[in-house]
Amino acid sequence: MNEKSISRSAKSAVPPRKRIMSAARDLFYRLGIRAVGVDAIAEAAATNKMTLYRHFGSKDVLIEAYVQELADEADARWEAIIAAHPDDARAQVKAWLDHVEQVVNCSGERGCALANAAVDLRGPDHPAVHIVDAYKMRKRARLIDLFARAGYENPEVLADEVFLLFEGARLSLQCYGGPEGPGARLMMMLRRLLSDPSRP
Amino acid sequence: MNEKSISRSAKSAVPPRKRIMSAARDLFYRLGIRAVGVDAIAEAAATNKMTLYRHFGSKDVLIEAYVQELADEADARWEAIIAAHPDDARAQVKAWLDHVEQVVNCSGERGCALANAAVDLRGPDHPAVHIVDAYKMRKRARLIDLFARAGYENPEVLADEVFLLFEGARLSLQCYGGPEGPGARLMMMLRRLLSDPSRP
DNA sequence: CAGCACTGGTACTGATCGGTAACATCTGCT
DNA sequence: AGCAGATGTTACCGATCAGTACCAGTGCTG
Repeated sequence: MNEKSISRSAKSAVPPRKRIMSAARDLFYRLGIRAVGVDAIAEAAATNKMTLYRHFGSKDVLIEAYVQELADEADARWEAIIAAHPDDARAQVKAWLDHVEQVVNCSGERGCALANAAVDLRGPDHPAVHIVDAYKMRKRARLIDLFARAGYENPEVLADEVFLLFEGARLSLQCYGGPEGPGARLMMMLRRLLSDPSRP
Repeated sequence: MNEKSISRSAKSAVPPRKRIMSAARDLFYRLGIRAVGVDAIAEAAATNKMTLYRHFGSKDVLIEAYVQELADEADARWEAIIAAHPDDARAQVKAWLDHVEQVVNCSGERGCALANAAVDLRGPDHPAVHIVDAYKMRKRARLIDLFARAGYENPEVLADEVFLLFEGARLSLQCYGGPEGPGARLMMMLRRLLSDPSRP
């Protein structure tokens, strides 16, 4: 019965499609999408190229699924943050700031995986780029909406400022790793910008 | 005498090394470093692969020279801005803002070529990445120095804020092309931040 | 003229990569 | 047991890419 899960080595506890996607996420993010071949992904997923191609018709399809999964997860994280504090926009802002702090302080940060994917794929206009662009636009629109509900003046301008600071920080953290550098000051800037709903 | 320059078709007016570097700059920026092969560069430079390899021992050397040239040019542009207004830090700030506006409004913007190169090459730690990192650190240090000389309070914090906004804008302009979107508001934010040397 | 340095062109190697075919194996289900 | 579907394994194809060998043309200089 449940022997099936144990007879096979631990890898089979999770189906191959998930293993492939997991391996692709790791390798794509660490080494870049173009730099990783399908053989490497299959090997890292403890499977082979054929199984990969049976689940994803081509590398482009896999790339698209990878980008889509990242965007979906980011959307879900946002929804969770919002849902955790219903009808309390100020608390939602605070929770989002905590989430940002967690992201920025995460070691091994190599920037936004979606942004990196867009850079990797924008040359030969890959369909996955549209997913990234659409996600970034959703993100900005959600910030505007959140800041408007929280009662800030000029929510559009504020959202753009926060958005650019965040994007710039994730990009710059790749050069300035440590607590020195502009990225580390991001939280201070964001908290100052969002400290009071009424600002000039 | 000068017949040599005319006998050859117009391409020979500029030596092959310059043509190769020029072609590499265009293709690397538009399509990505990894996505462009040396054959394509040689063809775009109206020469062949052999001449390319006689001037640059390998593609990695060419990449390094490409990144170095970008960094050198950016350094030179900064020096020119500073030198154009000697002993007048406020005017230097204003001139730099004009330069930023010019960069941001330039069509066909595909983000900072150095940042894109770093994303492309950071996977397999390419020596050129260090050039990018060093340049970004110089850039931040120069902003701090400029703002300190201009009499702003907290020049480090201000420089980091300006730096992140600028980097984020160049990254985001790839998704939000037009005058809508966060990138377009960059100049407004920067001018507000730098409007008065004495700010909270 | 002779020699030399630089350039262009062609063709090649060896490796890698995306993708496929054919066959063997294993699993779950009846 | 026995079947069907999913998975693993191996070998292969065609294309591309970085890098090289070899030869031919050109212009300069002694």
